[in-house]
Amino acid sequence: MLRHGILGLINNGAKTGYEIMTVFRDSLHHFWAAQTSQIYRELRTMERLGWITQTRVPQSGRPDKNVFSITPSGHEELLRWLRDPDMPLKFNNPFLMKTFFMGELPPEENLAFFRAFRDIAVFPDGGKQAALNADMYRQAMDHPEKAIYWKLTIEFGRMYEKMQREWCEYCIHTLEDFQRIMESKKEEEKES
Amino acid sequence: MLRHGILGLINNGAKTGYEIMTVFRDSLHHFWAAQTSQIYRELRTMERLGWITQTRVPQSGRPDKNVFSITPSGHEELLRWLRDPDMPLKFNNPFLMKTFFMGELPPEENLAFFRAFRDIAVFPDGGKQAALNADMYRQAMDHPEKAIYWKLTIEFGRMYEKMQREWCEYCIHTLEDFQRIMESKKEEEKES
DNA sequence: TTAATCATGTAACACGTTACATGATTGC
DNA sequence: GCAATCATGTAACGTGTTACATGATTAA
Repeated sequence: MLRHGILGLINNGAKTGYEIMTVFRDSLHHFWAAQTSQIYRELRTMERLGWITQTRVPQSGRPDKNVFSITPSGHEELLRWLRDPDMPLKFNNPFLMKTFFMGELPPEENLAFFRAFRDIAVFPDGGKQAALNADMYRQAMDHPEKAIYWKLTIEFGRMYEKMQREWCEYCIHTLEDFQRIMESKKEEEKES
Repeated sequence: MLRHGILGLINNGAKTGYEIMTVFRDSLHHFWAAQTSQIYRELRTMERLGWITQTRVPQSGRPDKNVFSITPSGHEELLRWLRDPDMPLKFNNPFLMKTFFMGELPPEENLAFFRAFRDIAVFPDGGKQAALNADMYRQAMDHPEKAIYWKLTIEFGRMYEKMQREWCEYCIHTLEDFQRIMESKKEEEKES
């Protein structure tokens, strides 16, 4: 998957490993994380597979650039992948894993947890501005037929964030109700 | 994370690797996938760490059971993990990765893709019934203070699924509009 | 009789994370 | 003078996936 993501970026114009890293960091961070170590490893593999070719560009006062370009066979592979209906839908969600076992802690502690989580934002501006770095933004201007899909992924991020906030509110209310019930039970015990 | 999930399950009662596998498959599948190969590996590690102990139970006509129980130090670790604010929030979403590069294909193909995705359901009953297997269900009866949190994770799954469907609808409308604009452009060109 | 369930795992590979290593240039 | 940016990566480890291997019992 990461492999094909990198291939897609190179398809939109030859790039160095460093440039690919910045696109992941600035424009795809809301649905995929990638470290340089992984990017350089995938680039090696893809070169071996013949999907991309490497051109060394000497620079003055800096290390040489390794610019990667897509090959015809790489472009074929990109289309094959896009058309492949096989789609892993699973996602391992560490937050839900914790939630599942929160019964071990008192509700007060868990309430604090949900309140903190509710206030976390992936899109600092509320998702109003496009989450694209300068280079991607320029590309979006030239290729609106591609940028449509980029906007769709940003919209997903925005909707996901909203849903997550709503879920947190729901959890907070559920736990507050639970606390109230427990308190009134205590009162009854006192009276009897 | 998987490690601590398994620890949490064993904390709710001693279990074999097989039983742990069934709980993941039947009750946690909407937020975490785990194969037996991984489960047995984690069990080894956790035994080495002293979080759990293993008891061999001979059976007639079947392989021996390896029943794992939590140790005091394992329970401490469970609480430490639950209280640890460090929370990886990232999720690598293969569906969004594909969406991002769909500009390479004609809108018709992508529309088919989104329509198929919209109709996929993780909760076959629409999420009305609790996604808990028999054993978990029994436990939920005895421990409502734990089951609250189990229900919260199921509610998340339900909300996520709804959001995903709504996003697909949004994508479908966006692409249909795009197609209409492209068609009227063609008409204009014909006329001039 | 065929599939599902109970019950154990291993081996190899693929993918992701963390930490380390180097070094000039540019802007505050 | 210091931090950030540009630019390259490696090593070790941790986690997840796929395929394989075995074999009795039970329900349709």
